[in-house]
Amino acid sequence: MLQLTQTPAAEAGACPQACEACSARPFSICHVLPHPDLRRLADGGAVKTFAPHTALVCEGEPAEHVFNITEGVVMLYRLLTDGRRQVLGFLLKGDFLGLTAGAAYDLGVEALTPVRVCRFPRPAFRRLLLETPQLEQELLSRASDELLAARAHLTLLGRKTAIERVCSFLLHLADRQARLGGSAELIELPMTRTDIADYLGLTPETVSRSLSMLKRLKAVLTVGTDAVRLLKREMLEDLAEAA
Amino acid sequence: MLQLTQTPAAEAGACPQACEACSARPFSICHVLPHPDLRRLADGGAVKTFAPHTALVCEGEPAEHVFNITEGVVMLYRLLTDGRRQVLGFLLKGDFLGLTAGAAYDLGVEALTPVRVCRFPRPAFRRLLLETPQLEQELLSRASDELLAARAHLTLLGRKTAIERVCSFLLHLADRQARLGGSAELIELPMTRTDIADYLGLTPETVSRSLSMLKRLKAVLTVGTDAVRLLKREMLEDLAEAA
DNA sequence: CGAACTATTGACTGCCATCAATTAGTGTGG
DNA sequence: CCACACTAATTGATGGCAGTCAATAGTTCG
Repeated sequence: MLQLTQTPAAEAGACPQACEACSARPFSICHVLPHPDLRRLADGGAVKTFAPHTALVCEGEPAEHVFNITEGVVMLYRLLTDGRRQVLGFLLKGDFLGLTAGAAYDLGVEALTPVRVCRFPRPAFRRLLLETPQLEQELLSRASDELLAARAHLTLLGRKTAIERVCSFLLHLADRQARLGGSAELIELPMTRTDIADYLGLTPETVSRSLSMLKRLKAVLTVGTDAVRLLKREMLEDLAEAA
Repeated sequence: MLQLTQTPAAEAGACPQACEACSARPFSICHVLPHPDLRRLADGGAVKTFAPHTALVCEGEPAEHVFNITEGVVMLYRLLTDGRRQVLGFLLKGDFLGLTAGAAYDLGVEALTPVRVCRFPRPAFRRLLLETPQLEQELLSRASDELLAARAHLTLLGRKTAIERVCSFLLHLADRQARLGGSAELIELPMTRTDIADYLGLTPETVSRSLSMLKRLKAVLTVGTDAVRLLKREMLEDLAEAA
């Protein structure tokens, strides 16, 4: 059904020499690894690329790999039987993907932009994990962060209004992009309105109406359809109502 | 404001000899520890009890302890500035509480029933964690599970209808109680309708109406106000619409 | 330049929230 | 033990925010 795009040249073992120069390294789990362990990790892995709208993994598939995003944006989602979709989050450069309790992926993962990842077979990663306490600590710390983010998202979905959700979303995205060295005012939106709606528990129409309202308030300015310029951060923060 | 109840007899060090007989042990993180490490853990900790409606920790307080629930039910929640509340989850016997990214608790925790916990100072727990890989693995595994549960909850809040939310909630609770050795049909509800509503992103009225509808369908039978007898599990599963 | 898709805007509907009244359950003191 | 007060739960009436349905505008790409 969904095809996996990959550069044939980027097969196993391409990572070690490139790791030092990797732009995602400072934001990735591998930054905790000293050189020998880094080499071991790299040897087990492979660089893969995915075109936009292709699946990194499908819900229900056996969980054979873990991923480190080194470039691009991916979307995590879950489907209900009747087709309703909940988008669980977006991963950016440096984010890790692979914590899963069971043997099968419990979510779908799709590339929104051209994506580059370091991909590792789960058994090899598991072995390295057992022998590398720093890596395990880093993972535990990231799991903590993810849990924190999930709780903020739960609060958003359970208790916030449409406009509050959209403002929270824009600010959250702005902060993450700024932390990666991007602009804190020009927010890139590589996802569609439908993706945003499924992330915020709304419809695309309501997302669009909320953005239009923010434009009317001169709080933001849309730049094409896939970027937003933040004009009045404070107004957004007020409209987002608390963390 | 909120008082902490504790048995004076149950101060530090009460745990080690009692650990072997602890009814929560098989469900707790400590079940992975061999005896010497168990003793070390126990020595650093203290048994505490909390009366219903008292706070184990308050949002914003410095995060000084981690907890293991050995008896009772506690509720996790987050508050918005204007008083809206999102209940994040309920912890039962054997559940661990303490994964937090920052220096302050990012959530409030309240006892719903008489609660007994093993409480450990965070620094001591952290030290033990660094020296006990099994414990760290167990925590990572639990963090994975929590993340999985959080994602299911996100899907519920973002995409399910009122009746679907209530059915999902009842089934989830039934399964957890059954796993702890309780009845799979008689579901205890130690929380109020308002607590349930704040967990499900609804109002107490809507929760009540949904339960009434399930009674009309003869899918459940309320037993007093704080228990529900499950009559037709399959009907609930259909109404809950997928996982 | 036209086809196909996505986003926006508008009109209307419906589910759940809100407001309100009644009932049930719980604890207390006479 | 029961009457009273208080709180929580249920049920009913109404309203509003966001969803649905529909039409238009804007983008992308062959």
